[in-house]
Amino acid sequence: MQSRDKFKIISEMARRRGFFWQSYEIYGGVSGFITLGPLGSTLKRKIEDKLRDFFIRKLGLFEIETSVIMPGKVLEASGHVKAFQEPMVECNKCTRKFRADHLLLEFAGMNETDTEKLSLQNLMGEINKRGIHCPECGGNFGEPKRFLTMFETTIGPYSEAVGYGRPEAAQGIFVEYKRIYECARKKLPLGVAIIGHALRNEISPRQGPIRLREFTIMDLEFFFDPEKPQCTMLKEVENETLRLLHGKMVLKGVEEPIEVTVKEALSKRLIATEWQAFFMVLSKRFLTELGVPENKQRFIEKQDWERAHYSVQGYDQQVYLDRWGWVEVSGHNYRTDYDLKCHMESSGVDMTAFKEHEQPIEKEEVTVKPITSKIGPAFKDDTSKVVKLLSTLDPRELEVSFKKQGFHIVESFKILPQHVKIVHKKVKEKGKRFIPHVVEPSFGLDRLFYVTLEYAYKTKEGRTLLSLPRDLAPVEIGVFPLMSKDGLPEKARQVYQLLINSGFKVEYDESGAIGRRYARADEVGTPLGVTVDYKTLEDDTVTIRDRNTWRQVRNKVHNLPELFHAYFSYKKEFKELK
RNA sequence: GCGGCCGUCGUCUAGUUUGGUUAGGACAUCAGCCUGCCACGCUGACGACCCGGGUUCGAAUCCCGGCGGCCGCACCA
Repeated sequence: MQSRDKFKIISEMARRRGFFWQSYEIYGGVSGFITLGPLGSTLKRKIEDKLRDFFIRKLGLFEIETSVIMPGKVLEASGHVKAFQEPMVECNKCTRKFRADHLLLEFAGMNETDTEKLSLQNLMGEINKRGIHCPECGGNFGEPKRFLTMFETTIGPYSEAVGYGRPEAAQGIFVEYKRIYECARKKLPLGVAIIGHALRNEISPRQGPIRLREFTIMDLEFFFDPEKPQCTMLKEVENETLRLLHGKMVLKGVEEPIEVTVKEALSKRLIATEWQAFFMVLSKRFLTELGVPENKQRFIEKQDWERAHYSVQGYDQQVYLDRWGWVEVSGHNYRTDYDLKCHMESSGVDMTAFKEHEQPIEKEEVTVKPITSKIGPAFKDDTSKVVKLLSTLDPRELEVSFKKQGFHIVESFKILPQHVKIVHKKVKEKGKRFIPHVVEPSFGLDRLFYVTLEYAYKTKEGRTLLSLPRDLAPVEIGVFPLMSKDGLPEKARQVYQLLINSGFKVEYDESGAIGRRYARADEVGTPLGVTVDYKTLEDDTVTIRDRNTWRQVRNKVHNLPELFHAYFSYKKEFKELK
C-alpha cells in the first residue's frame, strides 16, 4: 500500500477546500459518518440532480420521498430483520469472532436451509454436538449472539413499537406502491425512485465516503408485467456494449470482462431481463458523464450466495479506484415479485395489477347452490356443516359423481342431486390479475461523489486541477481583476454582479497575484475564469480562461451571460466563446 | 470487535528514544507593500501537541482508559 495514494491526497484536499471530512471532529470523530462541506454539498446535489435528470425526468418516471424510520413490521415483512442480523460466536480462548451459521456450513456440512431455521440456542447445540472448535486456535465457543446491523429504535418515547432506520430506500416504494400505481393511472411499466438517506450500522466502516453508516442512495424500482418483459426502449441501447464479468467467469477467476452488445448479452441470457440491461447501459453512460472512462467500469455478476435475499439475478456496476481497486457504485437486481408479495401477505392488501386479455376468454363457470329447504329436513343438525362443505366442493366433481352413481359422498354425508342446484353459466373473463415484477438499479450517491472527485483529480505543472464535468462544478465562474488597483476591482465587481444576476454560481477573488487565484480556482474545479484587465476599461472586453487548457479567449462583457449558458449546457465549447 | 502500528497549527511535518527554554519549519490563509495573466518577492499576523485520568517539582514525550486513523482477521445482505 502506497503511503500517499489518491484517496489520501483527495481526502486532504477535500478537508482543506471544503468538499468532505469526517463528522463530529471536535468530539474526536465518529467513523461511518461524513460531513459535506460548502463545495461538497453542492457537488453532491448536482450529481443527484443529474441522476434525477438521467433516470427519472428523461424516462418519465416518478420520484417520491418517504421516511427514514420504518415500523418493524415493514422490515420484518420484507425479510430485512432476518437478513440483517447474523449469529456470531466468540472463541473463549482467542476471542476471534465467527458467523455461527458459517461454521456449521463449513465444518458440519449443513446447508443453508438447515442453518436458517436454527435459533440461537439450537445453533449453540449444533456446534457443541458436532464438536466444532475455533478454526484458528481450537478453543471452545461462548454463547452465540445476534448482531443486528440495522439501527433500531422505538417509535414514540414510551412506546414498545420497534422501528428501524431503513437499510435501503426501496421499501418505501413497495409499501406505497398501491397509491403510486393509482397515481400512474394503473399503467405498467411503472418506474418509481427515491433519493434519500439510508442507514446501516456497519461493524467497521473505514473507507471514508465509500462505506458509511448513513448514506444517500437512489433506489429505482421498475415494475413491469412479467409476461410482457420487453423493454420499449431497447432499440436505443441494443448495439451498445457492456463490459461484463458474468457469474461463470467470476467462478473461473477470470479478471478481464468480456465486451458484449446488449443484444448478445440478452440472447445469451447473460442478463435475465431486458429492462435490467437497459438500466445497465444507462448507468454506464451516467458514470461516463461523471468522468469515468469506460475501461475503468465493469459489471460483475453476483453469485447465488452473494446476492441479497430478494434478488434472483444481480450485477454490480464497479468503478476502478486507486486505493481499493474495483468498487461497487450501483447494483442491478432482479427482485421479481418478491417485495410486493411479502407486503401483500403481511398486510393483507391486494397489490396486484389487472390486465385485460386481448380477446375476452369465454369460460363456463359451474357453481353449486345448496337447496336448504331440502337439505334441512335431510341432515337436521348437520345442515350448516353440509352447506359449508358444499361450498368447498369442486362442482364438476360433484356433477361427475351424480352422473356415475347418483350421489356424492362428502365426509360421511350422502349428497343427492335434489339437495343442490348445479348452475352452468357462460362468463367472459376479461383479464387477469398478477403481481408486477421489479428490476432495480440502485446507486450509492456518496460513492458517485467520491468517484467523481477521484476521476477529476489531475495535476498540471505541479498544481492540482479538478477537471470536474462543467455541469457538476460547484463554482462555475471565477471573476478576477488583473490588479487590485486602478479601478479594476470595481469593474470586476460589476461583472461579478452581472453573472450572479444571470443565475451562475460565481466567486470573486482579488487576493494575491493573478496566477495564485487561477490556481485556487483550478483546485476546486471552477471551469471558467473571467479576468478584468486594463483593456476592459477601454472596450468592455474580458478574457475568459479555460480551466483544463489554461487557454484564454476574449469577448464583450454583455455577451457573457448568453455564452456561458450555452457553455454550461454543453451547447458551446470553450473555443466558441470568442 | 480483536491484534499490530499510529494521532503535533487548515495541510504536510520536526521534536517523543533519554520528561525540562517561548513546541520549530514548509505550504496554505489574512493584512500591507510589490505585481500588466498562471501558486513571484518582501514584511507582518493568525494558527497545533486527539480527549480524559494517572505518575512527576515538571508530560507532546512515560502509564491507563476513551475516541479516531492505517494494516491484518471478521463483516459489507
